Amino acid sequence: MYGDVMSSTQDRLIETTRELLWERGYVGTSPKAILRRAGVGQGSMYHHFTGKGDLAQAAIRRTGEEMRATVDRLLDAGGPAYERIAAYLLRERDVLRGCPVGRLTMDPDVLASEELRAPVDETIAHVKARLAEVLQEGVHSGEFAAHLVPRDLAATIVATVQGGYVLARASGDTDAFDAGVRGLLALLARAPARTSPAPSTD
Amino acid sequence: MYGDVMSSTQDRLIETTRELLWERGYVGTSPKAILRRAGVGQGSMYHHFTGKGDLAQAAIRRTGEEMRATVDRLLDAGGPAYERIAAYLLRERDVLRGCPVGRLTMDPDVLASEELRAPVDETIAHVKARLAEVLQEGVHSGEFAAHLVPRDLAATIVATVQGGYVLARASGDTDAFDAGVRGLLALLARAPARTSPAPSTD
DNA sequence: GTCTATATGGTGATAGAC
DNA sequence: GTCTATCACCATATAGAC
Repeated sequence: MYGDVMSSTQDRLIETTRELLWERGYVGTSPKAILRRAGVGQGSMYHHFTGKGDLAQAAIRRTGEEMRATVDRLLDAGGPAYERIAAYLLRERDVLRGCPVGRLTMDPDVLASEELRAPVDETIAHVKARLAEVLQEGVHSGEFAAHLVPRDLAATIVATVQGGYVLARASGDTDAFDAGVRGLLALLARAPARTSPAPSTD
Repeated sequence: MYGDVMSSTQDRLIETTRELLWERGYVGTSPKAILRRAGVGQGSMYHHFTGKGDLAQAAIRRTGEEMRATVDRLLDAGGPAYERIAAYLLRERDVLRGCPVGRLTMDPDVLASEELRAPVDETIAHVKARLAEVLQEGVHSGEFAAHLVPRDLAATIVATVQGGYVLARASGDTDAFDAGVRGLLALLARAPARTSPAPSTD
């Protein structure tokens, strides 16, 4: 996507910033901390980027791209809609570290900046939209009840994941996340159409 | 709870800190910002509290107490379990401001401090436990299917709320929160026992 | 491209006057 | 109890040498 135009120093700065944004958020991450961990001087940063915000934007964009790719890979797999949703919910996660994208929504300076918020918004919107597609397929095939609203349910699924991080981090125990996912999957498993599949309209 | 031992200056400091923690989190809130907004000098703060962490702890405790009281009030109301769960999910919220308790779980310095994390953990645990009680009553009365696990479902419900804040703040639109709640309520409405209520074991 | 100065203002706390 | 003065250090950025 960037071709070969990016220097390795530039790349190091972005990767280090991604780490620190994940660990400490935007407000909690100083340029000095980034430079120290990246082993790079101050001049390099201000050569490649206009400042902290610009560097953070590059980092957030890259994190968002990676997450969208991961979600697409999981949801593009074949099989029943329920299985693909379950694969999304049950995928391996560093639960106690939280979501590297979602956590940024709690950062006041991220929300105050259109440039920083946009990639966060786009990433979450993408995940919701892809889940809604899968759910729509499931409704259409009769796997899920016809009255369920895919867009609403997609929001519920993403929210359960994002909120699961909150529960796990509050208690310091990943099981709080897992419990939320189990509860949701139990509800989804009971949500099939109770009659035969809806007739195809293709 | 505090009797009359708290001075009005002390109280002002706590209230102002609660506001700022809600808006900007712990890392993003400086003593100076608190003092400026409270209209209080630095000496007062260090007279009543040992420092930023101590003041924040008092603020977080108070916010947690308030939230537990609100949840108890909603869940102690009579009526079917589903209605009480719905009341919790649909209660008025300042959605775009996020959850004053949950947001603290994304703050690295809060998680790093046992004193600061404890009231957050206790509050969220309380909400989960109370929801689990209501769900258990619903299962027992046959309102919900017997195979549903109240503790798991309680985690799902709290997670949907906490994650709903994330979705709403990412998009800048409260409807993302509402969509998640609608999706969850639709699933819960379809989760009754399919046979007659479980026989009472009282 | 990368480095080291340097600058301005904020952070979190202490000291001591009133 | 509350205030102001002061402190050492950090945050973010600019300037300019190499």
